[in-house]
Amino acid sequence: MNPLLQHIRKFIPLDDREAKTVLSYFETESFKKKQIMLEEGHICNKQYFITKGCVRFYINNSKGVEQTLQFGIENWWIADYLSFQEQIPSHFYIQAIEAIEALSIDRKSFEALLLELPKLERYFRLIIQKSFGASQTRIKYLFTMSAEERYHHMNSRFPEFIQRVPQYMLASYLDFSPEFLSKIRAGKV
Amino acid sequence: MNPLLQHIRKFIPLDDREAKTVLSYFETESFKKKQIMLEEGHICNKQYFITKGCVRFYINNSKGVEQTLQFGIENWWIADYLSFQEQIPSHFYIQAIEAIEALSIDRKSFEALLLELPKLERYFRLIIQKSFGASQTRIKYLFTMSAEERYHHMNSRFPEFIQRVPQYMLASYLDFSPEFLSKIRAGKV
DNA sequence: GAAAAAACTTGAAGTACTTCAAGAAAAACA
DNA sequence: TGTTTTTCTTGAAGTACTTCAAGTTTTTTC
Repeated sequence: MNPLLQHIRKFIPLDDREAKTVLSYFETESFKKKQIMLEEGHICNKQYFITKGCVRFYINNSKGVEQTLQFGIENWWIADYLSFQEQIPSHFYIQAIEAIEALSIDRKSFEALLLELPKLERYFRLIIQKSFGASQTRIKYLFTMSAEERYHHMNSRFPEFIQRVPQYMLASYLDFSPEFLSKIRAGKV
Repeated sequence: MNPLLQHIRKFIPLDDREAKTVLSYFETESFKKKQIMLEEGHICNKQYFITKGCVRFYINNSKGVEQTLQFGIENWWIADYLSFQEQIPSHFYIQAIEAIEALSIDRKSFEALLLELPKLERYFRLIIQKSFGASQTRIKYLFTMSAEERYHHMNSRFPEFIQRVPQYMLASYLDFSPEFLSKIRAGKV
């Protein structure tokens, strides 16, 4: 079954006719490795549901260094919701770390879909609620753990990321320098 | 008009009968200054819409120091949504910084309300979407600004908080020590 | 399969903060 | 109003990281 439908059905029931309706609003898109999916200063026109590959959500700091705020893999939604919702320029970049396949929906289609199938409001509420919870937990970890603790914690809770993502991106996600990560790994801290 | 209804109507239309229905699900609660509204390890049973006063959402770190993750004032929702939704123990505290008046709704009533008035799913989706956006922006600032920059930024964007909140809570919200904030203010950095 | 590009490692020097301790000021309380 | 509690300030010493620069390894590309 389609992974998006599968995902939705974890949160709300959906009969076959509704399922068909849902899919009719989405398009399939591919992105090459390293391709930029959203650029700072642009409006986030689409929400993506990733069916294959790994992306990162990042910023370009004042020194021109890229810092990762979030990763996304299969069965995750990724978008700058604020920019998408309010149609205002985004502060963020989204980039394909691996070759990506995704289902995409633009603002107009999204509103039309919600109008036709209002029960999806609940699905999206629950999704975003989870993301918000994750974001708060992340801030908690940034506040309470040392750099080394954050690395080990990530390592034990999300080993799949450690494999899939370059170390320098991981370092920026954990909010320390790539050199320091290298030293942690070598046990030289 | 009731501040909650006013708030909801910024996002979705609501006729008088619906408005009455909404209010019938809520209770009015008061909390004294310093009273704990949610304790770590407990399930967050209620969502609060604050009509008067100021609260903080915080954790107790491994050294027993309290670190503020969020503030809330009039017309803000406050809850550990994850704990509320999944009925799992919270990692967070919520405490009244000033005397609080709030509208509260428990899990059961919340689900019943959404069942009776499904259009509210949209309202809550939009609310949480905004909170999530704010949380991401917050992480961005933590990553890109120095301690001093974060203070000045907060000072210029949210001067009302600087007035209402003890400095040591502000310092922990900005992720540095109260002593350091004192030095920033004195220009001794 | 060679060349180019990207990612990782290492050590030395520097710095933006933290921690501690003690006193002063402000706010709350009885 | 005086007393207690809470909050804020100050300086000195310490530290968890960063930055830089150069070399090495791994991955990608044609």
